[in-house]
Amino acid sequence: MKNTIRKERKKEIISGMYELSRREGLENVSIAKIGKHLGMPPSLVMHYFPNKRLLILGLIDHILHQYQLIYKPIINKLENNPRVDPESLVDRLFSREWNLLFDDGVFFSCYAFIFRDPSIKKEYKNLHVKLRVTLKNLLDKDEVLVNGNTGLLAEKIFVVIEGAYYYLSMMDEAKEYDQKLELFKNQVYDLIYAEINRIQSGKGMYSSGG
Amino acid sequence: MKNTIRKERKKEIISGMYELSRREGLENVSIAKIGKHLGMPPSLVMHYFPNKRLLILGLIDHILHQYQLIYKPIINKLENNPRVDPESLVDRLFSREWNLLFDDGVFFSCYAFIFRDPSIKKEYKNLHVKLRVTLKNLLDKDEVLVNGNTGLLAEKIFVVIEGAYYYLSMMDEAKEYDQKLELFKNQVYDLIYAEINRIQSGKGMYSSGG
DNA sequence: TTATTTATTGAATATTCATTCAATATTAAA
DNA sequence: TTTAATATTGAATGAATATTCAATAAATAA
Repeated sequence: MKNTIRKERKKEIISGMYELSRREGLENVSIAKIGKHLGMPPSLVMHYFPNKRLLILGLIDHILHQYQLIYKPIINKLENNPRVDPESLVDRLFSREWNLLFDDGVFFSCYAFIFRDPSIKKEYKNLHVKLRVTLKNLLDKDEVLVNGNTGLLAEKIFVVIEGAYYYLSMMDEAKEYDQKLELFKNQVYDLIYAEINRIQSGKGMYSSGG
Repeated sequence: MKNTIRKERKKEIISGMYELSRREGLENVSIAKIGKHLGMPPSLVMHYFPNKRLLILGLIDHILHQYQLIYKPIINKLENNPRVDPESLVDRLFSREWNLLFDDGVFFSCYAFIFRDPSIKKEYKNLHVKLRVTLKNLLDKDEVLVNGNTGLLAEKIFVVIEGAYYYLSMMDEAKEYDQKLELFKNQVYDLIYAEINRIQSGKGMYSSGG
């Protein structure tokens, strides 16, 4: 199959580009460097990605796919449980074991493109919406939570996760990192318990909007 | 004063660089382009910023300064009030009128540098910590909240603001944007009311850690 | 005023950039 | 096997890149 070669080469090129971006930063990656890294002439790189924009779009697809994979094992494990334990859910959502698999620098370099490229913006948005839907479905497996507004709860949880992801990236000291991480975990616990509370008492005691 | 010329020129160069980054993206800005944009030879640009790294560091200083200015009017207004009204506080923290003054694309392009440059990481962190301290001081002006853990509360509020900032940047439709914005505002209200509640009832009903 | 420092210019550097092209090798279809 | 399509190579392109340098102009200090 001629198509197999094509697909594999494209994958190889994007992977190489990703590795280079990780090491030297996306802004320092060139077609020539990618070729050199993979032992192929730059003209072959351009045979599969006729211009640099397509190369970047390919990288973003790759990044977003990887980003999604981060949550895959978390989701799989939780899906097999008949009931969702809030603690283990939050633990898993915040477990950043993926750090080894995923480079935040490349991710945010690509993220910056959303502000000047509408199609990239849409791609990013779709992924983030998708993750929220997945979380909502997980929450709906809980016999109590299913009676509440799990869509809203998922939004609230993710905004904390993403804000934490952003802020924690600035931490150097492990101690401080862990301390803040704990704090944000508690913040998510509170969201879940508040929703459970709201459901069980029929009406919320806070201004929990909906 | 010889120093005035130097300072003004440096400022002019960074401003020009910022304008270009806004229009074409940071990755497409070069020393030659900056010079052309400002009507000066590239050698003059390099006279003040002997290499490109210094130019980028200058830009980041500028960005972070601007970022801080966003909160300046908000803080000023609130500081003059003897008491902090939670609603107007949250309204102001989420008011993104600054969008005209500040370019998110450049901000995140620069943010991506924290993952490969420790000194940039530190700069970013200092700013974010500073903003939290400022918010804590504002919260401490409230006669009820001052008896609570305002430092913790400030952290929790900012993680929502920053997560919202990240997520809302992906929204295109005004309606959806407003809807989500409302949601995140409520989330912050709830944090404030929960803390007030916790203080007034002596002990929290949730697992509000501290 | 003279001497010295700084600001500014414009030309020049080697290097890297994305991209093109023609030639050849390999694979799949007829 | 012949034909057609694709994969791969290597050389070449001009434009853009960061940076250097020597010369001049302007401002400051003596």
